[in-house]
Amino acid sequence: MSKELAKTYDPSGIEDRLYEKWLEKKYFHAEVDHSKKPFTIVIPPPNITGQLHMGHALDNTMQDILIRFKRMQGYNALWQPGTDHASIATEVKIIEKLREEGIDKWDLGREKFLERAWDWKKEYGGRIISQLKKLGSSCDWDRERFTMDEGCNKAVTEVFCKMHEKGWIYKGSRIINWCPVCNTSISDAEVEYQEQAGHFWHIQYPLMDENGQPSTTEFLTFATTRPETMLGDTAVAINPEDDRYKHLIGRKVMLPLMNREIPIVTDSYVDMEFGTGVVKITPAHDPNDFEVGKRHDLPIINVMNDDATINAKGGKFAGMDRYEARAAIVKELDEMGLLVKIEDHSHNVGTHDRCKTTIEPLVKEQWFVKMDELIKPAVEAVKSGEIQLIPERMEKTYFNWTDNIRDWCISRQLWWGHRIPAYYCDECGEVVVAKEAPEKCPKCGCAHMTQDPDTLDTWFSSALWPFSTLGWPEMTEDLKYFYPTDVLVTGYDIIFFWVIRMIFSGFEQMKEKPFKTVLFHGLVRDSQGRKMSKSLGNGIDPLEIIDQYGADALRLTLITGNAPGNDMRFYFERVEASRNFANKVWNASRFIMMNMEQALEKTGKAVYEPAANELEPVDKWILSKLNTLVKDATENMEHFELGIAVQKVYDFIWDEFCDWYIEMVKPRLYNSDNAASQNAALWTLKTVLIDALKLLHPYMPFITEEIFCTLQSEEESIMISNWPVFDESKVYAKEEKAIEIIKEAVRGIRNVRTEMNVPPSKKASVYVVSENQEMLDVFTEGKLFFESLAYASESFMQKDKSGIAQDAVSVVIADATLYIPFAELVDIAQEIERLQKEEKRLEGELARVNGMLSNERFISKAPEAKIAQEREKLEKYTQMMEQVRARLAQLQA
RNA sequence: GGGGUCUUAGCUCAGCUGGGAGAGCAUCUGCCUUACAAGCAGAGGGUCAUAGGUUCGAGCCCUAUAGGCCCCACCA
Repeated sequence: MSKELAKTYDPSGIEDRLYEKWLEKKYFHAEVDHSKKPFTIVIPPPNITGQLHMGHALDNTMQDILIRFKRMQGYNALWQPGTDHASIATEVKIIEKLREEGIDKWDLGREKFLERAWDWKKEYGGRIISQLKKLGSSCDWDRERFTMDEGCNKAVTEVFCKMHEKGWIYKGSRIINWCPVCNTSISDAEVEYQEQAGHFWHIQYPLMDENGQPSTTEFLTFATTRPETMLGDTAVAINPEDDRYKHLIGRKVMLPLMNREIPIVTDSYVDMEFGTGVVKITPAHDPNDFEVGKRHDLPIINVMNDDATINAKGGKFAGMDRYEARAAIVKELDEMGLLVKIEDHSHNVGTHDRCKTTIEPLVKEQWFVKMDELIKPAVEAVKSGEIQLIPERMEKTYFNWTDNIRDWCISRQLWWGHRIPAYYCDECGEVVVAKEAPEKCPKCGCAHMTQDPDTLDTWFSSALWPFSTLGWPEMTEDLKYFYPTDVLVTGYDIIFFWVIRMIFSGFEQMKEKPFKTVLFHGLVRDSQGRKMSKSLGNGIDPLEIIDQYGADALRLTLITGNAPGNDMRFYFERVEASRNFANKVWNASRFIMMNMEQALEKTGKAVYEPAANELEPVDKWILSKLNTLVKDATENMEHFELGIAVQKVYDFIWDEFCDWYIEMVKPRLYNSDNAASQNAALWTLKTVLIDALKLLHPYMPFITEEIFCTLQSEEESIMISNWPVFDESKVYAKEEKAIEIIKEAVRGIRNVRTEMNVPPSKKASVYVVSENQEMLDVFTEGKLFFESLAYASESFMQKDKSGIAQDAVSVVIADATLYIPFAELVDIAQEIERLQKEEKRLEGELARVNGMLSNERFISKAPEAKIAQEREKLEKYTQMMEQVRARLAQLQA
């Protein structure tokens, strides 16, 4: 304890040292222990390509707070960490790196490419983990997992085979979103719509006449944004109710450029109000047209290659890029007189969320997960409240998706990922889905089986994360004990990608929900409210903030003043405020420790627990306040209201504890004549500080640990100490009330002094006058600190005004009046003005309270406690009013 | 087109099931008072977007309007 503490808190050096200690002591590690209740969180696995950004910092701070809180409450707390292979993100990175070396992915070949990818993972995959440690995350690192480690691979294969057997994973030819640059299919969720300026080309196709020739007078006109797809048109469609075109039903039109006769079909998909009410149908290149095509059994003519150039089916346009072909086709149609007009038109275009390339809808063979049955328990669980979403409004978003669910395209034409466990016979084409590669074809017996080249969507493995990390498909002890997990903390932006998929996977594989609660947070934006992004260059690096201000300050900033699911803006000023708070805590602790040390030197006795009668009203007051704080903050945390909870702790420490209690107790500390009183103060300071530090620890783990370990030596770490518990026997209502009165008096006097421009150096005596003896006792008991806080040279408690100068300034507190004689300073006119203002204020209050209490319906309907409260106020204000008026009368006379 | 959400002090935001408008920052005033100037003591500043409604009572519930943001769908 003889440690010298610096005047300002400097987190550098402290944080790393403490984190090392925690690791060494294995505080983060959790083992199955049936004597304790488990509390489990699985981390949203960060991508191995990732660098810690503010979103991670927020997400992981929230999880760490919950885990540390529960650990201190005595739960067997497990925070299961790991990373995600992030198939496409990583593959893109590797390709980039290869390109720098002048190597092409395809030249390198699959095997060599994967070697490179694993090398890359080894080198950079752990970077994000070490960054999470900087933040203070208390993950059980002994259990770190990776979505492509042996266990996760096993889980993926298991699920794929099981679901395939059940018929819920199937291969089908369907229209999918194709990225011509990444050369892979992507799921609906990966498509991002962007408003783009484009054109509407109004085109007409000639109707076929009765001789089977294209008419030169009869045309069908329509508008399109993608004229190049006409090469694959296999029909034009009209609405069956459309009187304008009813007579054309059954006729055909000539598809220009391709010279193909195509039918006119009727379909209710066509909106009569929009455009001309005629739509060209290209089943191979438009999702809606694909559906129409299915209904009318239209041929599907794919006119494009995978790189979005026109293929041989596109006739003379073959080889052209989709945009070149567009221009060429429009030009030719114009020359043929079939282009009616061109309009400007802005519309939403689907792009790939990774590379921003415009998606090309293509019909391809892909693997799908059938969703209709799978989704049912996931819907039911949220509906029934078995799984709770916070904030609740996220349920609406959730159901919005589940109600419109479509089958999930899970195959990707990538190499980095889980390869699909399907094998094709080279000879007879037989398809085998199995955990192990079959040696020979079960149908024809040949030995030429080739595995499907595709890999699975990266979310397929993350969907299994809550149980695969605990050992599934093995029914391990860990799995039985820690599953289902308690909370999932994540951003609302991945509710569709991840949250829903974990829920239905949990129910399907484990027959049990993956977690009880989902706690959503919003995005961390820059100070102007923009998303932080690389391209804007407005990202703020959490690691730089940690270097400069400390992890504690960053954590506090991210948690305060923000409600679940809401976006927040990041301001340096706010980090500074948090840093200042850390410094405040530091200095309060330093003050307490200095005084403890001095007392030890003088008396040779360490601080000891005082007898009950040695505690003074102020001590009881702060203990009682602390007690209430424990109750409130704990309740808030149980309800995941982290921001509210920490705000209360912050206010308690800074306002009640530092600005009031410490100041109130100073005279006792400086006066060692009364050893018992001094000890009671020191003991209370220490006790309250320790509990406050505990309440603060989940939010600011480093500084609280550092102080805790310096302050006391009985326990080795705050993070494994016991969470404070509300104690009914330590509610001191009487003392709370008494101290509040003194606080009010002090504030009143300070107020008056400021208004009258009396400097603090100019002390004056204070007279407390009241006919109520209890009131006088309150001030008598608090005399010592009351005088010091009120800048009083001396104070007198008396029942009448004898001996008080006529021109003394007065302050009214309940049924007492305080008089402060400032002989030479008092300005009666000013004092009258002040009292009149007070009178007016009280008049307003009284009118309000009187109004309420004379309202019969209020009396009959309002809760008992509320009415009592109002009655009390009425009494208090009435008394104050009497005093103010009496004083006014006196002054005016 | 469907859904969500926001509008509270100069700025950024809290405000839990309806019961006397809050914080941080900024501004102004006075203080280097032996823990802290990254501090202390005070002050100013808000018809809680607008209009109705429910209620004894509305920032909070309902309806409509205006403006901002987000998600989903994608009308060719």
